[in-house]
Amino acid sequence: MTNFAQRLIHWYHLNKRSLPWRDTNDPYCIWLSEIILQQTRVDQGFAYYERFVSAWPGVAHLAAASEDEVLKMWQGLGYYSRARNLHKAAKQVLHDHAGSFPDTINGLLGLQGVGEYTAAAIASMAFGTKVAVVDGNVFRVLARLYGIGEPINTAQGKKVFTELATSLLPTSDAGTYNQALMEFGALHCTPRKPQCETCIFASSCHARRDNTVSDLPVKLSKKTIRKRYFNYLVLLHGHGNSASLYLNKRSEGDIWTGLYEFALIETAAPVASESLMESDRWKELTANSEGRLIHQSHQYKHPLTHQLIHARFYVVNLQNLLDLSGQNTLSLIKHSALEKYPLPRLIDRFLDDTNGLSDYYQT
DNA sequence: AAAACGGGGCC
DNA sequence: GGCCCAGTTTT
Repeated sequence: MTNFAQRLIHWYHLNKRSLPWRDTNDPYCIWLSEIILQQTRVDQGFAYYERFVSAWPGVAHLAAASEDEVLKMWQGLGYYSRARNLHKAAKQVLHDHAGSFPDTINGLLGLQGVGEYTAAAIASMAFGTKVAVVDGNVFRVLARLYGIGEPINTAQGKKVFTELATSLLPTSDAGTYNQALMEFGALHCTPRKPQCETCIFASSCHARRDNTVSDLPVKLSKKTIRKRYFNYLVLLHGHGNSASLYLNKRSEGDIWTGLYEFALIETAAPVASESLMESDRWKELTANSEGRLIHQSHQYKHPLTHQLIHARFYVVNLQNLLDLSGQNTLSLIKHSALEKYPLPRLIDRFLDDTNGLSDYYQT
């Protein structure tokens, strides 16, 4: 046994939490716990596990339940596809595997909701297969101990950490090693405020030596999609074939993405027509207009900023063309396209232009 | 490779 | 408001 695994398992026996799905070889219990604990803390999933086992002590019981019953039991846990997959997998075990869980990685991977991690977990903990699990805890602990800056959410990163975890595997009792490594990450080498002072690996931890504990593991930040709600006012004037848009300038620091990205009014959430029309700004602008107000909504993803733009157009007839362009930060935009295309082509044209205005884009 | 899928805890 | 949690599936 490697020195690392030996010391880790020693720590585990001293510090592990007593959990009902531990110290059992029953693949049903282990599988159930693993599905429940996907992206879920033990504190949150514990009660659900107990209720599931109580209601359905074995895979055959679970398979015999209805999907609605399973979903009901899952209520409040989140990621509800897990519940549907759980139920489907139970039926797979019953019908495709004669009621016994498959005991190979590939067999387990064939079950709905069982991916790389869960297959390795069940294989090692229920069947003693020598295979390493790689979950969020493993990424974190190994990244810190070995000072690995490889991003964990890339194919290359997963490969690096899987190979390292595999190389540290003891010759026997991989299941205990896997649980020990995860428990160490969950209790000691935590995401925030890890207990480095009392760590059994303090003297050899690269991150501690390099003062990079809080920087590891590295995770490529995913593009967060900001949703924005732009409300445009389209003013028709003359005798119906020309139109103008009144727009506000963007505030300083806002991403400037082109002429059409200026909304008349931006709101934090979708607003009902009524409440928008009751705003002071709205009344001010539409004071001399008449005609029925109509609106049309569109949604598009900005190609460069990845913002999700919800655009809503309000159209009113304007009796007398107001010169509002000098007021406050308001601008009157008269684009050739707007004069050229009467409604409803106007709005379609507007959106075509919006998505094709790459020449204007800056960041 | 990236996005979608949830609810809860923590800073 | 962002990040994280015993990830998997779909696009």
